[in-house]
Amino acid sequence: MPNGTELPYDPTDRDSILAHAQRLIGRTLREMARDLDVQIDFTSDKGGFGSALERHYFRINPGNKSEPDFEEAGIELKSTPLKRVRSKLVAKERLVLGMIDYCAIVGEQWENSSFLRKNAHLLLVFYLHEPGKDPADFVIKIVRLWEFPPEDLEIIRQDWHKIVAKIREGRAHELSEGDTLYLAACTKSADSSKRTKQPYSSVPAKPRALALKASYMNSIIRDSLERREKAGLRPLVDAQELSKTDFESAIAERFAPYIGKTADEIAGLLGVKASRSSKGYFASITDAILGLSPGERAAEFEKAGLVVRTMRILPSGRPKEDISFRAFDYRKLVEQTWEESDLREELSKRFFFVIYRLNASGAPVLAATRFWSMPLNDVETHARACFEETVLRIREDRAEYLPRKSDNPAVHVRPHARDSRDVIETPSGKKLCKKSFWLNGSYIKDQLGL
DNA sequence: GCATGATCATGC
DNA sequence: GCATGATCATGC
Repeated sequence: MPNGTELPYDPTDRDSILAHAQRLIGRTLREMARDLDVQIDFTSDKGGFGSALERHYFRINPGNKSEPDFEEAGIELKSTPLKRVRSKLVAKERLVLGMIDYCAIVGEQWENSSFLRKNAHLLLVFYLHEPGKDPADFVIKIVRLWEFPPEDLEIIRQDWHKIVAKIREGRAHELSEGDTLYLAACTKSADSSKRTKQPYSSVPAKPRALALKASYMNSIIRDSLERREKAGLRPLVDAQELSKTDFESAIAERFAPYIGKTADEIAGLLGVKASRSSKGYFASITDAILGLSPGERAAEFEKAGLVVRTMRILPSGRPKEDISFRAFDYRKLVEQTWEESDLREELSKRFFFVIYRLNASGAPVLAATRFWSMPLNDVETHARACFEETVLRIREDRAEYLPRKSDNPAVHVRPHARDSRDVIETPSGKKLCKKSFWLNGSYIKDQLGL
């Protein structure tokens, strides 16, 4: 046996670790336990799939140490669930890479940060999570040694600095997933009321962890599975540019030459084919400015889960439209708690707004771009209030009367359907037109300082 | 003039 | 055929 131990692989050797991991592909932990002739009492093993994998398959002790799991090889082992959505495999959740110690992280430099020391080389084991199934029977789908490409690592470095800067400003309690692009400070506690101390403020903050967003995990999954899907992805900013400027400034720079021009002028300059009456007209112009050909998607936008929206401002200064989210299912909505609601998830994302002002003759003129995420406080007050009230009224069988724009400064509910025949059942069995949550245009305008 | 209710265009 | 993002119509 390598290294004089009884391990079925050499924990100091990267290739040996990887080869051992790759034997898992297409198999389950129960099968592997049988093959390796080890006893695993899956029912009593706390911590589910991840700890069983570490303890019994790799025979390492799961723990919160500051060094990678395979210390000599510098590799950190992570297992993470997949789910099936319309026959495709996607990340079930973000990948947590370690709790944030607010008091310690403020003293760290990126180059020798505990995050980087531990997570520079990740051995990712993706398994298909199926509700109701014993974790021992989850099928392992992907095994991947993941090292961040330089251009991704630059964005992650900038994300890390953004998070640390907020803690240094005494604003750890205002951290939000939407602040950053790939690496996020996500809440991490079984008890959502739990708070912990931060170094530069007396305000207690939610315990948070550094995590790769689900959108970033999806990019790893696609990269591992489907060559075809990769084809349409175009990176916009390379590592060299990112070493000189941050990602969001680099994107703003792309738009700068077109500020002050009308949409039609920009479309003409860039050869945009979409017709002016098409609802995708502004999206096509945005893509063209970013240098995307039809059918291409911006790699970083996708990996960050950025929500791109066009906003038009009327000559009067008020926004022409509010911003919609996708229609909800009344019956599913009332099953959700606020903490795990789709609305909260959507509002935790980062947005990219492309803003046009209508001039005196009604032509839209490109005015500005803005990256934005909803302040945590507004999410937890306004959005939450709208959500709770909506759920309450549907439960009371008053789904016809949901919170209106005049009821809430930031979020309201409106119809969002194909037409009046596009209905869906409420819990009581009434058929009502589909509705969705909307962000109030006036709120966004104020938020963006327009 | 604005909130509210209703519907459209496109791509997958 | 529908989800998604966007836009229109009307009545107060």
